[in-house]
Amino acid sequence: MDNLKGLNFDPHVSVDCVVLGYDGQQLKVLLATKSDEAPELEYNNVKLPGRLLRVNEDLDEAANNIVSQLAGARHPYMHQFRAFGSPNRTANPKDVLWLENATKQKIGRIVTIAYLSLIRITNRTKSAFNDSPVEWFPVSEIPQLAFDHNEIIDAALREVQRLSQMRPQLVFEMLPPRFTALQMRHLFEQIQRRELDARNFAKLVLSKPWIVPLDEWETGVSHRSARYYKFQANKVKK
Amino acid sequence: MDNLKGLNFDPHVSVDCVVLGYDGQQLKVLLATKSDEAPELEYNNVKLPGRLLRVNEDLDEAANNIVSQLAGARHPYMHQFRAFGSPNRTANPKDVLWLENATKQKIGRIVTIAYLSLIRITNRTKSAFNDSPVEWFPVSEIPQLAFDHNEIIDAALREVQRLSQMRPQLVFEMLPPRFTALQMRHLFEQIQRRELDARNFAKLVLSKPWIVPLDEWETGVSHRSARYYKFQANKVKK
DNA sequence: CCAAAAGTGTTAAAGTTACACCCATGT
DNA sequence: ACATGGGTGTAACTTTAACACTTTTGG
Repeated sequence: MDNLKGLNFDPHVSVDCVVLGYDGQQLKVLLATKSDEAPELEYNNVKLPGRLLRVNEDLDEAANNIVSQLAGARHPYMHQFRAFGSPNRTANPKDVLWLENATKQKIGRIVTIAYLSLIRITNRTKSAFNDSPVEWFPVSEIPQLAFDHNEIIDAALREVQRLSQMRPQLVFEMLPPRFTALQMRHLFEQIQRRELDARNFAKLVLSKPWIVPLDEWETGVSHRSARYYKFQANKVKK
Repeated sequence: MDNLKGLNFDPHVSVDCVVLGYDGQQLKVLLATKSDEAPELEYNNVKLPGRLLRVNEDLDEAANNIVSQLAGARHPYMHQFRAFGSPNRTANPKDVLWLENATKQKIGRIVTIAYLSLIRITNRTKSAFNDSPVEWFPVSEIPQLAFDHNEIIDAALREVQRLSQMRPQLVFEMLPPRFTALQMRHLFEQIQRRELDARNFAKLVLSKPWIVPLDEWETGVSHRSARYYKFQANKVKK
């Protein structure tokens, strides 16, 4: 992590990002895996993308920096949802060692500000963050992570569940430029962890001005082909 | 602020608490006023109660510590609602000077974790915090505060507005042991910044199992006397 | 008896939930 | 022709919003 050396980092505050995406099948979260610099650490070698805050760097700025770097997009949707500061969160010496190795600083307890980001998975999504390879993991198969990152993801999943009810248009940040009604519904079902009635769901979202039906249909399926829709962000008001 | 000296404070992270209460008339917020140690500082001499985080202290623990000290109660309702970390928040040299004077540490940018707390105003509410006198200010008459504390209060007021819709029982943390329907409604009206229909409001809250009518009535008013109710926390489910 | 606030019910509109059949396509 | 998922409407119920008159009390 040479790009971390020599810069002015605050060794007490970090920003971690729960980046969610949808590949058309599953809700996924972007996780960084340990670089090979310290192969002696066998466990907890997967974590959320994040880093220490720079001196004079705003929280939103740091998060936007991290996520836009990963997403390959300028202004991905994100918002801060909670700070985590338990003294136990850096209790595992292996986690701390990894971080100290990477930052060349002595690390004590770190308060982290957690962000939720919803992005579209594209081939512009970068495959590395600060020299750690990153990978999409289905949220149903998240391994044990470093620090308290499992707890942070749990909180993020509750947050996106809440969002999907209060501001459903945000969920469409994760869908591709065109998508079928089934894809929409499957994504909402995974977020809300319950089955949704297809007719009621269609009524609800298709009545929104920001869901626009296209004159394009699925091809190559052995059943009636589904219509494509697009999301029109500028039709979302207030 | 001798009680701050000699302890191990993290000079990068603080906890600030927006403590709201209701005196039967107005929604109020508890603010600390500068002690007389530095009378040369003329402006921004009022701020939120809060302090730097101690090394190895949990965020919730720090906030609970601050508020229970002020409220004179063991477990006041509170929750973290947002972190503020703009590099500009400690831009005013007067604010920083005050803090450096109090902590005897060199202060740079501080990330603060903001908590919202809803308490009952009683005569057990302490009148000082870390040697600074504290005072209840009507939320409609908040002066210019130190740091970004006006912005933090604005965010807290939006948070309590949201809470009053989603978990109305929390609002009753601010009401006295017995209260009239009018008092309830006035409090909700101030939180939501709109008038509420008296009949609909009565229907809504009086139908809740945790609002219990008492056989006690207002006295000494020159009109029909109002019934008292109490809040029964153990009837709140889930 | 007057002034002031307390207390109380109905209706309309909007939103939510449950539920079943025919259609288009590929094999 | 069959298997697969696509697409569509209605009725019951629940929730929310609007709205006015009679009662009680003190002065």
